[in-house]
Amino acid sequence: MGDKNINITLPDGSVRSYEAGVTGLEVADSIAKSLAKAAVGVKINGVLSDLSLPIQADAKVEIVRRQDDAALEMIRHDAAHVMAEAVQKLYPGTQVTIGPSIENGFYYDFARNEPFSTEDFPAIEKEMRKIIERGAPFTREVWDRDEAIKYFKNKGENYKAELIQDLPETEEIKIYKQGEWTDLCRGPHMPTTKHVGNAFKLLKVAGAYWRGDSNKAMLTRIYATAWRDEKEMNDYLHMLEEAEKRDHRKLGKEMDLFHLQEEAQGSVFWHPKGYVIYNQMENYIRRRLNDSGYQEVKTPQLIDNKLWIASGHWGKFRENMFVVPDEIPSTDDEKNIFGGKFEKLMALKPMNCPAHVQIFKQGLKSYRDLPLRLAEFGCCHRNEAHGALHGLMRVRQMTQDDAHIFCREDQITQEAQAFCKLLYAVYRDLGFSDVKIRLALRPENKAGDDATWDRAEAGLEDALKAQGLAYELAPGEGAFYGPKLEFHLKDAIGRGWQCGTLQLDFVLPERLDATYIGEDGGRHRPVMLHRAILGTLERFIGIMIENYAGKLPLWLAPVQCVVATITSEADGYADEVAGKLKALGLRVETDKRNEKINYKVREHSLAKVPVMFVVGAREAAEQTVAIRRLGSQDQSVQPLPSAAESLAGEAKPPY
RNA sequence: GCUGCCGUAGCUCAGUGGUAGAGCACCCCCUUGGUAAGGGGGAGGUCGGAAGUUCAAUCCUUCUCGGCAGCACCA
Repeated sequence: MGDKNINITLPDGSVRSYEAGVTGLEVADSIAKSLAKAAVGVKINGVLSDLSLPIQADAKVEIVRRQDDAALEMIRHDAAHVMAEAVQKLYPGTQVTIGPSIENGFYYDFARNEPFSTEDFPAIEKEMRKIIERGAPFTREVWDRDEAIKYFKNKGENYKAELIQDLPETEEIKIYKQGEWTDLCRGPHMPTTKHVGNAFKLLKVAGAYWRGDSNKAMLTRIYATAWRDEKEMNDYLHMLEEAEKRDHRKLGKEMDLFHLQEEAQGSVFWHPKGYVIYNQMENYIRRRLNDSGYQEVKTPQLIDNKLWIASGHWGKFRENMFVVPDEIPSTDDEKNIFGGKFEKLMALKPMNCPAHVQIFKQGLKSYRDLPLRLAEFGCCHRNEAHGALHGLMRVRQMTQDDAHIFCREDQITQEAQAFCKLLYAVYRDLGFSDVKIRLALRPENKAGDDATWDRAEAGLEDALKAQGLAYELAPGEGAFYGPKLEFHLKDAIGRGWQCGTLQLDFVLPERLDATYIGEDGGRHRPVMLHRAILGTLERFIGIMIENYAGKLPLWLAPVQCVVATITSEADGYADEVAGKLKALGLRVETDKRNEKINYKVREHSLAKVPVMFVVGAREAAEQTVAIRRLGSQDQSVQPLPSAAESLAGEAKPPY
């Protein structure tokens, strides 16, 4: 190298000429010494790389300084290496495996007979600080594959050796060293360990399968967070605390909304207050669906496995189903409860679709009947793994805001479009404006021919384009029966949740033999669209609780107003006020306890009651109420009739 | 399901190889107080369950059930 010149385009658009083989550091140095000093990496044509990597061809080059966003990934990845070195120093015999940077931090998976505990963290962090302080440079080498395998095997690093073995033949075996410590790594790294800085913290230990495969060994994973400076890290740690405060399981208990208990693992006991929210949500969606051309149905819980065999669920979904023999259980304690022949099996429905097809199939359907939109607040049971259960977010008995649209292929785009519109309107009403869409395309293992898939994918994509909705493609992630749209919403503290979905299905109508009579008088196959907006009521309510930190909008609040007395003289008037509010359809409670108003205010504030009407002798005499809103110290005194009317107006659901 | 941690009063938690404690909540009494905890008293637990070690187990051991975190799976 050396005799050829290349053009480097900088972020400001300027183009400079360098000898081929120039490094990012040299480019930085040629721009400004200070830039070279601040540089930790370089983006070459958008790809983050080592500063020392020779650039051989024309490229767009962007120097990454430690304070740049792009440096976070390097800080975290380097910190992972530093942690691995520290762990191997402190706990000899521990094998290193992989340790990537992730959102907000990094982790490293170790193989060690004895697991780590959080009590090991201070020692590991201390050792990490030493390694960082030492500031050994990260150096990059390319090794011969067999030599590398031999090297790691000799060191007893069998997982690393396996990784190298499985790297594609075309891939270089890159080794990074930081002082004495050596690791197989794809890179890139910053110049020295010193650049990691001090803003890192080990957070938790957890098990993780080698290569994410539940049949393989369980490793110990250490999670940590790392940032450019302490302030950034503290902001993140505060966010974690905030998330913990908003935990719907905690709030659900505090607000007396629901509970779970071991006799019904994964199924919710809704308390009166929680069920108010549930019913409000369900009724809201019901009104939305009614006005959008859906017809509500209700289908059986227990269905013969014949239908599940026909639908394909028996084959593909059985391990997630609750199966029951259709047999009278024996009451004789000496005998088995069931005879053991299981000639006839039933299953609790895990999905509503096959049942909806049964309704579609009753009587002859004409093309004039399409699109036929059947909605159901379908109560489904899924036999979820115990370890997967999580409050309201992951349950075994769930109620979907489910519907199936039976239509012709040429109606897909318009139906998809109408659905997106409805979904956005609902999310907006419920307080979510940040929604991301993924279009999941055909997987390798799929039913139906390519021409059909072409039309199906185009149908969904056209619907998105027609509405100017941004989306991301997810190749290979579609269901075997058709492509789908996934809607991910972002909550108040930035976490994403997949809720809505729209799935095209060409397979089920075929398997269950659904047909309609077309204009030509012949039988045709309808296309089926599976769709949900909330996903499940349980989970969505969990998301709502966390999004609003329990302070639900007035129309959803279990108790919308508490009428609290200052002295017992106002008891009669408090009842009068509550009666008036109730008559206007509000959910009201009175608090006439022998307690001071401070105490009552505090208690109802903690219970997240949105509005309090405080009444004493004065209000009783003047027929007014002193209004106090959750989260505000202000009070305003208003005549009862106008206060009640305006609160009732405010409490109307958004639709 | 897998790995790790945890399981004491309704809730949040302390504690010890010699059969348990706080705060809040609950009940009673005093207090009628103007916007985030007025005072006093009382009741409440076979320390998740089973087995073992021990003179003695809530504490140590094993098993089991459940919870939590992560993994795998997923709405």
